[in-house]
Amino acid sequence: MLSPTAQKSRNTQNAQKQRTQYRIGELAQRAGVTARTIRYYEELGILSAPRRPQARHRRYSQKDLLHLQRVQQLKSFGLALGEIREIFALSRQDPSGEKSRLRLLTRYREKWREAMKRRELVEAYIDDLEWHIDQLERVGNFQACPGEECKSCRYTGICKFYNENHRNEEPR
Amino acid sequence: MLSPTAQKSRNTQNAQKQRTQYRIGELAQRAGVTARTIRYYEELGILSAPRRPQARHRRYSQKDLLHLQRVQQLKSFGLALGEIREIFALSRQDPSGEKSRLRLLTRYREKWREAMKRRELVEAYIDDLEWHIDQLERVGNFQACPGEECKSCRYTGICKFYNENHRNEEPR
DNA sequence: ATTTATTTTACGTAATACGTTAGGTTTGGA
DNA sequence: TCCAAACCTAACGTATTACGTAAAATAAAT
Repeated sequence: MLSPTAQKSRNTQNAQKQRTQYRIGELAQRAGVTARTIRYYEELGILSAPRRPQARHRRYSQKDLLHLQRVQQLKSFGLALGEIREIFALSRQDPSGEKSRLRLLTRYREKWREAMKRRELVEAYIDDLEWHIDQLERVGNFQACPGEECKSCRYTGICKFYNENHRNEEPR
Repeated sequence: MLSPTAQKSRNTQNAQKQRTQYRIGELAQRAGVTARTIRYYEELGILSAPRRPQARHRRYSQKDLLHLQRVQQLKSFGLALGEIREIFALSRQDPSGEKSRLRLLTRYREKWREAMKRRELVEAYIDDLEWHIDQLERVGNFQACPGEECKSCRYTGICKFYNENHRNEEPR
């Protein structure tokens, strides 16, 4: 959704130079970020700022928009901005793209391992939660938990201990 | 693993009063937390501080240790300290335990839903990552990504756009 | 007597990707 | 030429919770 001003500005420029040039606000709008974000990326060395000699304001091309979208794509895959910067730096350093490809592969594989770990953890967590929910639904008196029902508790550590020491004690 | 000091102290007290009393340091050690944590819980209203009239230092019973362990158990299930405090407050308010039981059930079910959501997200993420890893392993030239290989890309948005606009452009 | 433990108070920290001023300058259209 | 909107830099703020850490004094144990 373009503001009337931005729309007008773009049309005028298209007519003038037949070359799409964005100011930071419009670039931000098109990419779905804020101007602050773009300046921040520039500060980090992720995006360059092509300045026109006579202009003091940043001008961006279609290509810049694509690079920004590429950043967002990489971000959506869980890469931190520092890692993205690293990838781009390797691209500049090695124009064949091989270095950045390999680094990105490494990163993706790291993320994959981490994600697999997270999945395992969340699955174990879900199992535990389901067991405890089931217990809580069954138990008649929560103060008795741990209590008689907990003799079959899989968490023998604390429950068993509690049960042995606190049977028939007054609730605190 | 108890320090010799703590061990000796405990023995002495056992001999003296035949009743287990912990000072904050020993309680912390037994629960696997720091003294700071215990004072913090007291500050939040999660643990009470039974002060002896003549003593200026906190003394804890076996029961306090169990309560602390109960806190850790609830924490391990993803309850925030504020939620734990709420559960304990309900226990005090309603000695039958029913209120706290129901509240805890509610919390657990919330956590369950959130965890299910997280599992879905992480699984989708893993799928995407695997697809991209596969692509990156196949592609010969990373600069060409997006490129010819991407005609079958499931991410038609950015890749297609990039491909159409940047074929045969010089790398930046 | 000496050392170790504990006390209260209060600020610090993590960790990253921006948000939000403040005070001034540039741009583009009329 | 003039004005309003957009842009500029610099720099501090922020969200989040569960503590960490330091200081300076007091209490307890040996």
